Amino acid sequence: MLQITLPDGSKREYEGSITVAGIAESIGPGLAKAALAGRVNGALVDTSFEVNEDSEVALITERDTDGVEVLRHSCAHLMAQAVQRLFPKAQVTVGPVTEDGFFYDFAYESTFTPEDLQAIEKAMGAIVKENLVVERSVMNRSDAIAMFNEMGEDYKVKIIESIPGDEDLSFYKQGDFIDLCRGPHVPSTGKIKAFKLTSVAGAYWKGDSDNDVLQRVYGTAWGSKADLKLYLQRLEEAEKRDHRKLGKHLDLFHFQEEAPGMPFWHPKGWAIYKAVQEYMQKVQDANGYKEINTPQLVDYTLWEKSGHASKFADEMFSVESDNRMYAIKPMNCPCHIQVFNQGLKSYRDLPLRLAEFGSCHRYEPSGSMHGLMRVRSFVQDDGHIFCTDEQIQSEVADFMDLLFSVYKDFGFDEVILRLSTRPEKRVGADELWDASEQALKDALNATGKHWELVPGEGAFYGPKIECSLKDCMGRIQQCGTIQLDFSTTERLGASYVAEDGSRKVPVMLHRAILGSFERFLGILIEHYAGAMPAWLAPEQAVILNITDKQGDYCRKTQESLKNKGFRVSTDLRNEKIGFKIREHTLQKIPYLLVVGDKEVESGCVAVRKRGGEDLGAMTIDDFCTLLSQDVAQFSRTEESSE
RNA sequence: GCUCUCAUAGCUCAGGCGGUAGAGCACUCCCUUGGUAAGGGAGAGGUCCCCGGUUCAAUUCCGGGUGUGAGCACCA
Repeated sequence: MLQITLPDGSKREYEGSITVAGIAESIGPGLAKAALAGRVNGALVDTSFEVNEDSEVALITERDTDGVEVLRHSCAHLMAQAVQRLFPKAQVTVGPVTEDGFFYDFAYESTFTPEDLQAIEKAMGAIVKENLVVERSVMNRSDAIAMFNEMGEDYKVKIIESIPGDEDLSFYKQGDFIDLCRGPHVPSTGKIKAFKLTSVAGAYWKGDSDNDVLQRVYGTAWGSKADLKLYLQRLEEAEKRDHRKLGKHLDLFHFQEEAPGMPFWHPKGWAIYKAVQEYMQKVQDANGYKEINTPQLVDYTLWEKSGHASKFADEMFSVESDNRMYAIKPMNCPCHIQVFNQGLKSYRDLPLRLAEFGSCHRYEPSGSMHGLMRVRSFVQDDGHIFCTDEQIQSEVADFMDLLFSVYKDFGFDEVILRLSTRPEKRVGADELWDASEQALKDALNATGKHWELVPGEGAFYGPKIECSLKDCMGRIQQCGTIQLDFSTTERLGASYVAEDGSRKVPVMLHRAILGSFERFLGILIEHYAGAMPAWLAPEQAVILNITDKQGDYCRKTQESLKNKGFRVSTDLRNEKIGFKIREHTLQKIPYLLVVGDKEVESGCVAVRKRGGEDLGAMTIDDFCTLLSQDVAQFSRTEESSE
């Protein structure tokens, strides 16, 4: 007798062994049809898996996250089969699941065109209709290598050769297609109902740029057609929110060939930029930071001393003048140490928190640039905290608190924290790394929030915490960081007089909350779809006249609102009110103030909110109060305002 | 940097298998002074990304560059 425990705790008994599919069958025909895979004692298996001891079994369907992943993985196989039917010379390599779908890399003599993609998709549909059974089998290494050699699948042979040990390998076969795979897979191709191929691009074999370029075909697959449709709608929504598109439409910034990767900020974009910067200045001032400013062009020898030249020479812009080599600064820290080094510092001066909105340039690889998100010229909300070893933990903790509060003000409630530890190429003794990694761990634990460990991803001079936020599309955006640096201060000769009169080297914490303003603005634009909250909106209100008669009143109203510090413009063009409302609504202005004879007589403005809501007529003072309140609450949502 | 794609009016985009191009919106002027998402008319606007080659002739074909986009690689 075999006892199976289902997830709801109920138990079932079977004679001898039984497959997962068999268990599903015994529960009901609906489940038997829906079962894509099973989970036996925690391990994901095929429905053909035979259970021969007492076990906990769960049936996986398209409604489980795991089920969708199995579906996507099987869809990758489905695509590979379709490709080999259409292009017999194409060699298969690897085809994993991604966040929203899957891809498969092919080695092929030419590239796939969009028409090819359509043909592949069609062939996939045909294979789904054939409803081929997906069979698992096991083979030993040498047989497997012989088989793939015979098939001319060189990459598969390489993959098998790279798998250590002598263990048997599992294979999945559907019709004329067989692939090396850990599985599990759906029981038959007919289970895959909702998929779409999305794009094709080159990708390196094994992700190494020294290797061959393969053809990577991306696709997405879902448990149901409805889910697929939702996903495609999400893609469309993301496209609408693209900050490059909105930047043009809302006249915020532009790029041009003469300055690749370096934005030209227009008045409206710069107004947002300034609003963000002024906010950060206030916040940092209130939290013990001293703002400074340092040169953009610094003699190359400083970068040699700091250690940056040896590691990042290719990514630095340099200038020769007067027989001297200068680098355009790629970061502010060496300059901040120069400020620290002026005058003798005592332990009483620590922690010293220096902040700078310094313009930096980095020669980013051409292919990596992406609108405002990855640029060659940028400004960070950069800061360096010089402190003693004992102060590290509280400084990091204070920083984390500040970061959470800033993110909330911008409307981001969810923060993802990751600790990156020592990389292979690094400076500094292992004991220093031990201590500093521990200090960051302690600070992270003190936040009470969940965090992840990312081994080997730290900077060459120290470990770091990376802070990402989730935007309204659920995308994760890395912004803030705090990095421990126990080397650069020493290299650049920083020291302070300790309590006992000895000279000690301060620790430096590199930190930024927003990251670069450019990137952060890109994130904000997409998060708000260009409809900036009042405190950030480049134009907070536009005053619209009905006829020429109200022109003077409108100008006076604008003047008095500007005097109160609001960003207000007028639209006195000889156009109908409906036309003006439409235009400024499309420009996503938070408040439209309509002025006709009635408003002039009563000293009012008729207020219309961006969403179309009519707040009716109110006095200028009342509108000032309304706008002030709106501005004062930043972007905090109900639950995040304290 | 690598693979592929693309580059035409201020914007969004058509077009031409070689004979210097078109729409909508925006812009300018005129009419209209109209109360909450497009009033009407007229006009102006282009080195078809840059440099070479082929050709009687290149915006179109070919080569090279630059930039954009999707990925990959990179990201102090």
